Amino acid sequence: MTRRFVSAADVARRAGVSRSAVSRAFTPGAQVSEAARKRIQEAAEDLGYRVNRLARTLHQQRSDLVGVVGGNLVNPYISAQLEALSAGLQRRGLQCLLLNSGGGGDLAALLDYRVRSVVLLSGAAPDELVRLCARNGARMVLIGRPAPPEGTSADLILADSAAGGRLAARRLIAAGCRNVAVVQSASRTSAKVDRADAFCTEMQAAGVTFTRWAEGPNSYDTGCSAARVLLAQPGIDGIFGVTDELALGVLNTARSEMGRDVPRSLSVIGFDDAPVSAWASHGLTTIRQSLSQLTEATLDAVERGPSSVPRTVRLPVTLVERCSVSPRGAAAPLRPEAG
Amino acid sequence: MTRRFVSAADVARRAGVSRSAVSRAFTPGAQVSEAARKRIQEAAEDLGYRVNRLARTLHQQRSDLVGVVGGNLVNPYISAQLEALSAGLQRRGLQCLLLNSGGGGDLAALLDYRVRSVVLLSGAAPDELVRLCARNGARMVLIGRPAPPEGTSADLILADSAAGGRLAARRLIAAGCRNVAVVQSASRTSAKVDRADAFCTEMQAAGVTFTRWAEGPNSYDTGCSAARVLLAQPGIDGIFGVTDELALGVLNTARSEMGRDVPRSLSVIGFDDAPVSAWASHGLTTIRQSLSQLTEATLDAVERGPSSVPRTVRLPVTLVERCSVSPRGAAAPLRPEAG
DNA sequence: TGTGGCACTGCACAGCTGTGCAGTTGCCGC
DNA sequence: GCGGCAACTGCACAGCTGTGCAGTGCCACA
Repeated sequence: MTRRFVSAADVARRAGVSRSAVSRAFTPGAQVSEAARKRIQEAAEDLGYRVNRLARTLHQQRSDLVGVVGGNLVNPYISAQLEALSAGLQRRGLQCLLLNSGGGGDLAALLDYRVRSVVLLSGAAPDELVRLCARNGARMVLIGRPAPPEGTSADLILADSAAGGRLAARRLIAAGCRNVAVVQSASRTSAKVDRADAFCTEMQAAGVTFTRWAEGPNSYDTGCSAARVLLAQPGIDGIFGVTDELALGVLNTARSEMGRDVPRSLSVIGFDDAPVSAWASHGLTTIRQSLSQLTEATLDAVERGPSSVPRTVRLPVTLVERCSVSPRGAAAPLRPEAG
Repeated sequence: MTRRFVSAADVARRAGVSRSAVSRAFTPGAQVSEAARKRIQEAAEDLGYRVNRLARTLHQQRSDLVGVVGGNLVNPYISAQLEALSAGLQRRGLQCLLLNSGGGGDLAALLDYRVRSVVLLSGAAPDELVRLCARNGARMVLIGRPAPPEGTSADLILADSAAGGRLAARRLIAAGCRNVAVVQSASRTSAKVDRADAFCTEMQAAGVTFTRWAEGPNSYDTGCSAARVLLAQPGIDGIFGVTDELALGVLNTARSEMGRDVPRSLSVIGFDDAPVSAWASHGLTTIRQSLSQLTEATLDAVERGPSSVPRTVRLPVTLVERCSVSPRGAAAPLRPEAG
């Protein structure tokens, strides 16, 4: 015995008015007599009526639904982003239609619900989705991803990855590291690649030996595997994980499995400043991209909507000192450049 | 210049058929000639058409939207739940409308979208929401929460909290603890209260001294504060955090701030088995509620839908041994009961 | 009393889809 | 050639809302 949803017609019958009056009673600024409005609201309260946003959207051609795509929701930084974003959206009267890109579902399914924009927190933007959004006039908001291939318009929100990579490199150099590694995952997300590239460029300029590790998914376990291999033979004295999750895997494995004393015999630095990184058990020195700035920029983009001209926002990053990197100038100075 | 969404009429025009034919081409099992179907699908592909699920839902009185309410998405166990649930939903062709209960928004807003059911991952079920769901024939699925007050129907999915609390108690007793504490938050969620209650009952029966801590939100920081206070004077040799997040706060603070050697001079045990708890940096012994069983039961409830008779599922819990509790029988035996 | 203005109300349509029903077309058998 | 049948196809309506437009009743004013 499935009960149907209460409709405006039900309320109208009960309040003894026309259905239009009910609609007007729930539309701010519409013309209804005070008496009618009161009667209608009582009837609605009794019946448990709520305006059908599906029908309203259908009529108004303007949706309050925002599609949010995020894979790997367990990743501490992604989940922090989702927490802030979803709260911000509903504070503005928007709803968050979540799609887990790791679930194997079809991203384009979001468009079936006429979302006003699609926010991509992780994963690459498939060409198909980009095309569909363009066709249907839905705006895409890409966070930390490269611009879509064609001349398609999208709002871009980027942390300054290159600057972050350089910051990490300079910090390790200041710590006296002479043989470093950068750990990224096999995923070629442009933000992560940019971080690693800038790091390596800086290291090269300073004449420091470096190696790159790029295998497996972006996860804690990948960081663990990397540490096992990289630290098997001696030599490496500094590691940059392009993600806090990777860096934490490295850090913990180095300490508990590989017997390294961090930061005395090994410096580790991350990127993101996820909440867990601040826990006393880790104390990870890392590059912070401000979550609140990121969220604010995203919300702005969503609120401006599909009819506005798309913008690109580049957010600054900062170094957060904790205790996984040797103090500046504490170790032996760099070997002078050969030649 | 906002572009409108492509409608079935657009496709019909382009393919030279009626709008009904388009609808049928996208309805499995409907009657269309192969030639027409092909032409329609090509036109749809060209235009980037996708069926409007809002209108379809309006017509069919049957929604594919599932409301998911979760506060504190940063909590590692909650985010793991959300990850599994969202993936499972879309594998079944359902969509996940996320509402962050910490965002201050109106939970009832979910009903505006005619969700078929509302899943509550955290927070209490407000009476208002319960009433509205009942009125509108939407099913509620409560995870680890007490049954709603009135005779309202809801699917209940519960881990066996009491059994878990007893398990934790017996493990600490076996470790030789004589003076223990249970750390919960100020939130009186029934699941958490049940865990603590069962723990205390078991301790009382065994004649072990215990204290209860119940302040602040359910967070890592609350665990830290509790540890600072509880461990300030000597005596306590075992702590049960009713949530892994709390237990991890306790564990880390005990080790790094209070100079305790866990598990030698202090045993810590948690509840949930969140992913971070397994990290080498923590090695938290904990009570596991199987995430996959929980998710499976939730998905079943959602899929059965509002017209089925509601069920209550109680899931078993197990002890996961890691290294935050002394080995069994390792310490001094329990002081014999006085009298 | 007649008239204009005002506040309110209801009708009817648009927005997009799914589907029952009736109509059309083509084909086959006699 | 003609009836019958099957396969399609299109019309029209339902599902729920918001809103332009016309209509109603009332009051004030000349």
